[in-house]
Amino acid sequence: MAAGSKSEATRRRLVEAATEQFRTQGFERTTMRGIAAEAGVSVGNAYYYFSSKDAIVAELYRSLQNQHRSAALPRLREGHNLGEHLRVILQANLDVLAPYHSLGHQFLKTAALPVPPGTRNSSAPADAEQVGRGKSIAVYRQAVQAARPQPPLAVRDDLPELLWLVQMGVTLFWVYDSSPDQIRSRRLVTNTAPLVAKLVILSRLPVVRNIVEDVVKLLRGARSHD
Amino acid sequence: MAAGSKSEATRRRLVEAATEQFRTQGFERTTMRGIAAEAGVSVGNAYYYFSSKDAIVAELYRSLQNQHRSAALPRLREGHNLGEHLRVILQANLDVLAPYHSLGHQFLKTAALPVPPGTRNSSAPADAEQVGRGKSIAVYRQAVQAARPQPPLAVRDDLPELLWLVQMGVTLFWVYDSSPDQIRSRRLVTNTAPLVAKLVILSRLPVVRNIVEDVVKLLRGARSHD
DNA sequence: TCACATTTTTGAACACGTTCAAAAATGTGC
DNA sequence: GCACATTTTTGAACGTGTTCAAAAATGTGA
Repeated sequence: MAAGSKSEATRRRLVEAATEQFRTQGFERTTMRGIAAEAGVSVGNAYYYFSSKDAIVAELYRSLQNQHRSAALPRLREGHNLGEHLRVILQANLDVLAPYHSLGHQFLKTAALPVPPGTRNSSAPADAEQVGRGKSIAVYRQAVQAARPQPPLAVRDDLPELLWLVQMGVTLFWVYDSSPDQIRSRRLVTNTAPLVAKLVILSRLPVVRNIVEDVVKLLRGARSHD
Repeated sequence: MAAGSKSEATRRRLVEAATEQFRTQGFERTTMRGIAAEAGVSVGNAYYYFSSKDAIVAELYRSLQNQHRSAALPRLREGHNLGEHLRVILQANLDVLAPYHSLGHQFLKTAALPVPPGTRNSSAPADAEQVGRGKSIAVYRQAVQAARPQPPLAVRDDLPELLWLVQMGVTLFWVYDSSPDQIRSRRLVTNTAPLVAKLVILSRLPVVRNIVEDVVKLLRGARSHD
C-alpha cells in the first residue's frame, strides 16, 4: 500500500486544525463543526478519522508523549547520575507540554486518567489504558540503567515505575500551576530531582531501606490482584 | 424565612432522583430530562436549582465529604497514636464512598480535580476550588492534635496537608480499583496508615529528618506564589 | 475499459446539555 | 382582598457531539 497518503493528509489537517483551535479558543469553545470546516471536510468525515472530540485530544497528548520520549532519550548519557537523568527527563516533559498549558486540564481528564474498566465507552480509544504509560516508563528504565552509580538493587526494579509516578505528580502540579510561564513547576523539578536521587542513595541505610522496602511492598501488593 | 421548605423539597427530590440514576445507569446514561421527570419537574426547573449536570455530581460528592467528616471526627480519641487515627479516617473515607464506586471517575473529573483559574466556566460552582479540601484538612488537623505521642514539631504544621495528600492518593487508587469490593484499597489503607506513622516518628532521626525537611520545604516553595 | 469491492465523504437527523422569555405560584405591605 | 415584587416552574428553542444511510471517490482484477 502506498498508504493512502491522501487519507493521511486529511487526518493531519484535522489534527492541525483541532490543535490550533484548542490552543487559541480552548477545548470547550472549539466545535467539531469548526474543526471540520477549518480542515475543509464535513463533520461526518471528521468522525471517520476520530471517534470523538476527546479522541483528538488523546491523539495530541500521545504525540506530545512521543516528542518527550524523543527529546529525553538521547540526553541520557551513560555515567551521569540518577538525579541528573531525572532532571533532564522532567524538564523535557515540561518543555514539550509548555505550549499546551491551556489544555492541561483536558489532558488530565481525557488522556492521563485511565478509563475505568467496566465503562461502555463510545468515545475512548479501544486500547486506551493510560495514554503512553508504558513508553514513559521505558524512558525511566533506560535512565536507571544508564545511571552511575547504579541505584541499589533493592529498589532498582521498581524505580522506573516510581519515577514515572513522580513525573505524574509533577505533571499534575504543572496543570494547575498558575505562575507565569509555570515557573513554579520548573522550580519543583530542579528541587525534586536531586531530592529523589538522594533518597534513592539513602535507601542503602538500614532505616531508610526498611521504609523504602515497605513502600515498595505496599505498591506491589496494591498492584497485584485479589 | 420559613426557608421555603417546598423549594428545598424539590431540590432534594432532584438530588435523590439524580443519585439514584447515576448509581444505576452511570453518569453518561442519565439525562437531565430523566432526572427532572423522575423528580416530577421540568428540565428548566432542574436548572433553576443546579447550574449543570456536573453541579449535581459535585453536590453529591460534597455531601459524601460531609458524611465522612461526621463519621471520622468522633472516632478520633485523645491518646490514640497517629497511625490509628490515619487508619480510622481513611477507612471512614472508603466506607462512605463505597456505594458510589461507579461514580468514582466522575467525582475525580468534576469534583476532586480543581478547575483551572482562567476558565470561563459556565458550569462549575462559583467558589469551587476543590470540593471540600479545606474541611478535609481540618479533620487531619484534629487527628494530629489529638494524637499521642505528638508528632515532631518539625513536621507538625505541615502534617495535616501531607496526610490529606495521602488521602487523595488513596482515593485515586480506589477510583481505579477493580478488585471485588475494592478489597485492594482496604488493604492499601491498613498498610499505609502504620507506615506513614512510622515515617513520621522516624522524622526525628537526622537522616530522615533532613529529607522530610527538604520535602516540606519543596512543597512549601511549590505552593508559594512567584 | 468495465464491473465490483473498498475506502472516503457527505449532509441530514438525533439526543442531550443548556438557555430563556414568559407564565404560574408564592410572598409582602396595605 | 388587592396591587405588586419575588420566587418558582414551564416548555420551547438552540448549540453541539454523535450517528447513519447513502453517495462519491478510489482501488482491483479481468
